[in-house]
Amino acid sequence: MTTNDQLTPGARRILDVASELFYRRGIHTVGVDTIAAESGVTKRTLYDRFGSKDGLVVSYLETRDRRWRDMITARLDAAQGDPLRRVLVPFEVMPEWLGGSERGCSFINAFAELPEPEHEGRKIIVAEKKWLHTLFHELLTEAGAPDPGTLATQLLSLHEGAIVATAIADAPDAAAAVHAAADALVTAVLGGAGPSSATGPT
Amino acid sequence: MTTNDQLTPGARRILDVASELFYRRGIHTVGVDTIAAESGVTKRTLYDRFGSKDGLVVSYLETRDRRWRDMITARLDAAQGDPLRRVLVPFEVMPEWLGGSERGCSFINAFAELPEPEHEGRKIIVAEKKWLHTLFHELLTEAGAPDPGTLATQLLSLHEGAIVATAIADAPDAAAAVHAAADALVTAVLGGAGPSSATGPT
DNA sequence: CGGTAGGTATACAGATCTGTGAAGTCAAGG
DNA sequence: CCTTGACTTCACAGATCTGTATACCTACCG
Repeated sequence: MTTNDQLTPGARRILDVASELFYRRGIHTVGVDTIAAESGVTKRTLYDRFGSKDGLVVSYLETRDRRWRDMITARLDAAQGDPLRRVLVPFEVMPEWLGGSERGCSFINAFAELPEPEHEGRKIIVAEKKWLHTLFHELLTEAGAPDPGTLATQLLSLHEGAIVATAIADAPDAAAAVHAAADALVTAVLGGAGPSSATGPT
Repeated sequence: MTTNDQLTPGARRILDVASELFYRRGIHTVGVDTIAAESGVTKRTLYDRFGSKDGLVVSYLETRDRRWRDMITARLDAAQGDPLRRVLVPFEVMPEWLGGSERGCSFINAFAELPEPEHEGRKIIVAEKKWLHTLFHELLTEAGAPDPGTLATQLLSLHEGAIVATAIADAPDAAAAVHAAADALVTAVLGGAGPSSATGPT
């Protein structure tokens, strides 16, 4: 595991610049010379801190993964006790997370650029999507949904698809639309009521 | 417009090999030398036929777009008269279209690799997604759905998301799951009955 | 005061990549 | 017969990309 905390000032700037450039212009089209220059840093420093371009790519994906999970878990904690809203948290934060970026999901994009199965970055990408899938599954199970596996896959697909639709098909309403669809699917199964475990609904 | 019909034998092989390699290993990671060698053709021939690597990329996307639309329209014609099934055609063909590939959607992947807005290939990608969006919209309008715009975006998101979920989150049930979800969403609105144009609904 | 961490400056190796130039082969067709 | 189209051979230009080597600077810290 790479820590990514307590980076030196130079490394911090490198990672920030690289994250921006990798996301906006793609990993392969951005060279280390560009990153170093844009960070006001020597290429030597970049290699001293991150070892290689791949190392920097991995750090890029790790920090984005961390930010994503932190955001979701924070919102989940804030929605304690309401299983229906908790399942929909990833849909609620979508507009904020996307922020009108036009470049879609950094993980999906990086997946397209890293076809080698052994690549460390790929494992982070796969883990990120599986994490969301598992999260849906767990929340649905807690809420007492009948077929949490299928519903989790449906929610994951809605979520990822909305990001794609927003970026490529130029559908700015996608986030709101899939939020409504997810709500409809979940409500149809949970009956629009509360949890089935301990506390009574209504 | 490039024709892509009546290619010379060499060009045909080049395009076939390039399509396979671009899809499986990404556009940037595959060089023209590799494509030429794998096609049993000289680099000179490649440039004589396609002008540039970008030209080859555009041909790659064009043919895939063409195949995709042809497949869908053929199935649509075969399902005449049943609006509910017609709307779900893109979901029915998904397993067949994906064919257990593990690399997701060629258009989404290419979108990640072509960040320049002026790039000709990007326009093909955007047009492909918008085409599906519009198709959903039209079919839903024909079927008399109340809010075809929102529902079309939801269906598009489900569709794209399932491809992503299959490839990245390793969810082989995604195609079937989103098919069911799309069915549920459409049925909830169309009441599971026939067209509303001539014959009045319930 | 001396070592170490973080960084600068610069030059360069070595590989790879797109694209071109020039000349030649070979078969089909008018 | 001779032109044209499809393709080969092969060398090479020119750019770019990752990564390294060498030497130096400077602030902080024990």
